[in-house]
Parts: sequence; structure tokens; C-alpha cells
Amino acid sequence: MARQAKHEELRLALLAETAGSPPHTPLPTERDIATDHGVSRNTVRQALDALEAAGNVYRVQGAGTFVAPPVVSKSLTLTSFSEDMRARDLEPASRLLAAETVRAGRQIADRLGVAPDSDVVRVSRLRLADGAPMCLENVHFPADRVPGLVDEDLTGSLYALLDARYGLDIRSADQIIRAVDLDETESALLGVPLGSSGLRVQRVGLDRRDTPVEATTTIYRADRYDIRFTVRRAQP
Amino acid sequence: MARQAKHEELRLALLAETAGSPPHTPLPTERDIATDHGVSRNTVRQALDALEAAGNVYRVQGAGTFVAPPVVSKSLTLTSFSEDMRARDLEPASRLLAAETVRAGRQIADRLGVAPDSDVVRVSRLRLADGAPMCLENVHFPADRVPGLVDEDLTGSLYALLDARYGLDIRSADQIIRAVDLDETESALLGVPLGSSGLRVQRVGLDRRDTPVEATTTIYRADRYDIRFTVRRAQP
DNA sequence: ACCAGAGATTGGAAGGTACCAATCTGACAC
DNA sequence: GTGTCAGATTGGTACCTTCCAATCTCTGGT
Repeated sequence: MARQAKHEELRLALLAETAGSPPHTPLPTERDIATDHGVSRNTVRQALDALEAAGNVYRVQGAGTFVAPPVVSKSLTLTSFSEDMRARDLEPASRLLAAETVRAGRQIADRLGVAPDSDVVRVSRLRLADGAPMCLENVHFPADRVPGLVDEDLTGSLYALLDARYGLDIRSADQIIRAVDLDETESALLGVPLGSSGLRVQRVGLDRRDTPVEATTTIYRADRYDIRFTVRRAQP
Repeated sequence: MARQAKHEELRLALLAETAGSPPHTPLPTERDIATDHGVSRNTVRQALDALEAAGNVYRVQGAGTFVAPPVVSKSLTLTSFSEDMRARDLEPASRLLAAETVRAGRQIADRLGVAPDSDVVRVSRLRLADGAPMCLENVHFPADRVPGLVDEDLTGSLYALLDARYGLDIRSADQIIRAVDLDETESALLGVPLGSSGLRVQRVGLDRRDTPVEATTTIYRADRYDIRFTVRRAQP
């Protein structure tokens, strides 16, 4: 351990210190934090930048830095289904529906940035939370990047498996969210009446070189799932 | 003008320079950019930080900084309906359904952080894109922060009006997204068959002190609207 | 040809200084 | 009391330097 950047350590320290404070409690000044923790003001600002971006604090020039009110939502981060469910105090589980190698097809090929006639591995799973269906998940990988995947144990965390076995680390993802009417198969699998609506999330997972690694379409039960996040004003 | 921070100017300059470049084109090194533009490397890093956060470039330590592939989605920013529609090449319009002062009620009071029996101004609008219904919007403000609002022209941009008339600047917002089944009134107003699904966005707009200024519930037509954004892996 | 390793290159982290701009505080006049 | 203005406080911007860690390149040996 200890191979941690100072600004990161400081960020966690400040997070811990402010954890119990009521909203709008002022933090020490940047200069004070710097001397208290024996670091430069630059490092303090770096840590505060991260906390501000995450919605933990807000800053007002000339006034100070303050504990932000409890946000409805953690700032927007990329999470796996398992992480997501645990954050909601639900126990994640999986039922494997299919794992096969197929032709990409135009749509998937387009999202993965590969040729339409190339092979992709498709993993289809019904995902459960506390034993009840939560969503249908359809993951596609370029076949040449995950040889032998279909023979692995696919009931656990795919992300962990990808990282451990193939060195694929997904750093960011583009997502498109839409409300859909569930068809017969989908509503049956999810255990909701025909005609119910669902929340569809189409995701393309990218590695640290912004190259597509994975394309996933997930359809959530509308009655059990919502998406929460914070947005900020930005420059054009 | 010209009262612009250097890192911001540099960010825009780099954005313009890279606009035409194909993905994965390397940018000059940070040190080169610094000397070329006559600024310090710190300033360059600040500009690149912003571009990276916005998904315009990606950086690989030891290798360089590169133009990011065209993202599906601009990074997540807070936009008004009008801005949002124009970004999608649609012409925004409004039909005012109601503008009145009412009791807050528990739910709205909770979201706005005011007393349940206090007054709030409610503005209800049907919003159109290229002449066709796009969403139903229900905005609530604490009444004491927007005196006389109900008598204003409410068919244009509310955000612009708030800023100009009341000095309210909304800097960030917490959002909760869910798929819903539309009821009779909603589907009639939106011009879709009864039983269709819709995308509901509940938003609480916050000023720069993270104080709630506005609570909005918007229900979008599922067939015309989606939400696109990029997420990143983050630290716990 | 191919591979391994040394060295150069590049982004990342950290320290320091100086000054600016927004805000807050308190003294003072009325 | 109330308002106003000067000065102190605090975050924001910008500059500099130094070293580290990951990556790439190129040289030389086999």
C-alpha cells in the first residue's frame, strides 16, 4: 500500500472529516488545510476539485468551501450491476440465459466499431435483486478479445472476469437511456404484466484509449429501478 | 469581453484545433502546447483537464494526449428544454397549461427544502418540438423567491427569465429518471395512445450554494426522446 | 529478422510564489 | 439603528521548478 497520491489521500481524509458535518458547514481555508496536512495549496486544491466534482463540497470565491447538502444521488459513475445493487442494499444474482458466438450484425458492429460480419460473443443474463427479477442484460464483445469466454463461469461479475482474465479495463461508457414498452418475452422474464414499460440502457464500454470493448443493452423493470445523478452547468 | 481566463481561452483554442482531426490523433505534448501558446504547463494541464472531463480528449501517461473518438453524447450538462431541443436540431415551443400559486404539499416541500404549508408557484407547460408535443413540464418555485412570476410571459425560456428578473442562477441539478406508464390525461396531451410509456425526469435545480431553487417533473414521450451521457469509473 | 534493454519522451504529482477577484467584517459617519 | 466604505479574508489564476512513472524508440547483440 501507501502507493497513493497525496491529493487522493487528502481527498479521503477530508471526506472522512466532513462526513458527519451538517450541510453548509465551512471547511478550513485552503491555506489552513495545506499547513494542517503538511502539503502545498496546489495539492489541497486538487483534492477539493475532486470533492467538488463529486458533489461533496461547494466553493464560493471570497467566502470559503462548504459541505454540500446531501445529494439525492452520488455523482455519475460507471458501476457494474453488482456494485449498483449493493449500493441500493439489494443482493445481486444472475441467471444465465445464453452465451454464444454469433455474427455481429450492423447495429452491434456499429456500436463496437468492428466489421458487420465479424464474430462477437453474446452473453444474455436475467439479473436479480433480492431474488426478484430486476433487468435483462445483453452483453456483446468482439470475439477476438475474449477467447474462451463462453466456457467461463458467467454468473458473477463480468467486469471482474474481464479484468482478471483478459486485462480489459473499462474506464468509461457512453449510455443512451430510453423508455420502452416491454414485449411478451421481456415482460414474462421480468415477471411484470404485458404492456408494462421498461427502462432501456444502451451502453458502450470504453477502455482507457476510448476504444469500444463491450456493448450492452439492459432493460430494467420500471417499477423497481431509477437512475439518479447530478448535472452541472457547463461551457459550450 | 477578453475578461476570460487563459485556461478557458486555451481550452477553446484546442477544441477548435482538434475539431477536424480524426480520432486518436495525438495533440502536441503539454510542454509544446505551453511554449506555443505562451502559457505555463500548469495552465495547459488545466485546459486539458477540462477537455478530458468533457470527453474531447483522452490522455495516456508516457504516451501522449489524443483526440477522443466521436462520443455518442456530449458529457452530461445541465440544459434547458430550449437548449436541449436546439442541440437536437428541433425548434422548441411552449403551450402554457397553468400558472398559479398553491400550497407546497409534502412531496414538493421536501424537494425544495421548504415548509409543507408554504406557498409555491406552479408553472405547467406542454412543450413542443417542431410543432409536435415532446413533453409535459411541471415546475415549482418557492413563492417568495419569484414574486410576480405568474404575470410574466411564460412561453419562453424560464431559466433566462429567472436569471434576468430574479437573479436566480441554477448551477447544478439533481435528477431522477424513471420509466412510467402514461395516464389518460398525459397521453392525450402528448398525443400518444393510452398505455404508452413515458420517460419521467424529476429535477431539483440548485444555485451555486447548493440551495434548491426549483423542482421540476417532466414527462417525455418515449418515442421521441432519449437521454445520452458518458460515465466514468470513479474512486469510492 | 528478432528481441532485450537503455535512454529519451510524455503525462502525473508535488512543491513554491505572486497577484487578482469576490466576499465578508468592522469601523465610522449620519 | 442604518448605510457605506476600507481593508482583511478566501478562493481563482498563473507562473515557476523538480522529480516520478508509464510509455515509446532506438540501438545493439544474437
